[in-house]
Amino acid sequence: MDLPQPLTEGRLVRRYKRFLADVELAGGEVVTVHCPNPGRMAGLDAAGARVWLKPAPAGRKLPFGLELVEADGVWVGINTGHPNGLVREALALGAIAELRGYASVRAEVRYGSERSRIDFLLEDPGRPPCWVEIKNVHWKVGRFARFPDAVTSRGAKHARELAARVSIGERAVLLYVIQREDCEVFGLADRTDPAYAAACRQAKAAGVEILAYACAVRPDTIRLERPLPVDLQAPED
DNA sequence: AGATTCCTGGTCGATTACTA
DNA sequence: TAGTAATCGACCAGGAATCT
Repeated sequence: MDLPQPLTEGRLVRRYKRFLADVELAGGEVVTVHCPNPGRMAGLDAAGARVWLKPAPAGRKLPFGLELVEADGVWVGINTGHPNGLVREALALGAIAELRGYASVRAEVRYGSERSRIDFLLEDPGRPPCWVEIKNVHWKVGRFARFPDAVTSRGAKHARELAARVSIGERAVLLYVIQREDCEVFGLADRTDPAYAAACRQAKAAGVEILAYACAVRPDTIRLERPLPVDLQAPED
């Protein structure tokens, strides 16, 4: 996925109100920008951090959107809309070995008793449908990419819904997209949300496949790059 | 006191409505 | 009928408000 060029560099002043951040531009001007990540953004909200901003298309209220934040010496993608696009792109290229060979890819399909929407439904004649839920990951602790960085009851709901799919003979995949390239293993964050961690482990025990892919992140492009080992039992540091 | 619901700002894919 | 525009609903996490 190519990012629109040119991006504008700045320094984070503060991130507040979930969707808004103040950024100081090179000339000293401070602008309020859209933050396309309503999560906690653990480790990515330090004042003074280098950031890259994307110009907003005509019609938006705010002139820029936050795209990348520098943390631990690497660029981290914070746009929660990107993982779906990255996976769509990777599916088209056959870059996710576990998900190759499906004839059709549909996005945002409704399913389940709790009226959720799945990120992708892969279909192919003669094979069970494959439900794929994408989760965005940007939190790094030691060697680990950790999820979630805040309590997510919806995430636990998704895990239950996927397990229900497996129980009726279909295929279900939980795919964690890590928008940074400096992690070696994916693990759960029990201390942050023990209920989600338990739901995820139960889903895996029920037959839901757990995958993690790390991205190569640069100021001009983000690509799903390599699978990471998944260790759901690894204790937090 | 604890649990649940609502609201927040903005985006995006799907769906619906409209126009050529 | 096809293409475009408008609308809908879900999403995200956290805090305030409301309910039990």
